[in-house]
Amino acid sequence: MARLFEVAHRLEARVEAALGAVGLSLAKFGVLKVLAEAGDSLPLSQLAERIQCVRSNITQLVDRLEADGLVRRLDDPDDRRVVRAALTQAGRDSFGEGIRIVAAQERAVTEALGQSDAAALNGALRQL
Amino acid sequence: MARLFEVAHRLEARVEAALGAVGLSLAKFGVLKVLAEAGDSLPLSQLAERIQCVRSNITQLVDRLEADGLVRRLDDPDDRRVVRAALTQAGRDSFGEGIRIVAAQERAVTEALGQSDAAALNGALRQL
DNA sequence: TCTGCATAGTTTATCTATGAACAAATCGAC
DNA sequence: GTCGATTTGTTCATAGATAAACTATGCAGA
Repeated sequence: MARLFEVAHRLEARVEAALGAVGLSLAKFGVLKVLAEAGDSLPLSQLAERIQCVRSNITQLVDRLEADGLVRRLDDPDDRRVVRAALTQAGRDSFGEGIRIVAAQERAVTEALGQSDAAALNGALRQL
Repeated sequence: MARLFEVAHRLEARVEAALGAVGLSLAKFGVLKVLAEAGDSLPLSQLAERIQCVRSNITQLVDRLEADGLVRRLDDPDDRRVVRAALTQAGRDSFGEGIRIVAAQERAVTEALGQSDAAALNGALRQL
């Protein structure tokens, strides 16, 4: 388990560093990804649910993304409690760059592992 | 890779929650473990090195551990720049409880995996 | 309709982690 | 022996995450 944690942390740090080149972090990239895949604005609660974190985290993350100009907050016309997050054009562009970077890292890892180990890893992780 | 991160985070959260029962966190347990295994007090720099984090993180971690009464700071007689961290008796006791908890979590994971998957996981992780 | 409860988002406090800037102490080259 | 570079720990600012307390809004039942 120690090894699992250590490897995960090291890979996360690597992806984080790679994303840093375009001003993104893993957390920010995660939000952009959810919004891009939804293809539409989403209530902050749904963002929290899909990212699997508490709402107060999303508040701050969206604060920073809004400051970066990658996302903006919209009022929900149907429920005045709700705040929706929407990608800006800069956000869509940034996500495009991010996904290339992450894909490259993914390839590097799969390559380092070799097919059989990659499959084994995947299978084992599925049990957990 | 997404799966690896997700599983690692979930397991970490589980261990963290289990350790919470005795007032520990993974970070605090990590410090206690290094000190216990060293069998002696250690300079904060060495703590940082073994835990693989920056020194300012150790400063704060040791602040909190000292507040918890698990660790205390000692002056180094040979180098007045150095601050050493030493386990208190409460710290040794707490580490003992922690290690039982972590071992139980470890067993639960290995059991959930089965021998072959556990070995496969270990082998794959070793490549990374 | 009003009342009480649930939901949405924010604020605040805390923890973990990083990096930059800093003070004090040590060490090496001259 | 002194000066400059290095090392050690701390402080501060920031990012990311959680949990608790709070506000505003919506909704369901008496």
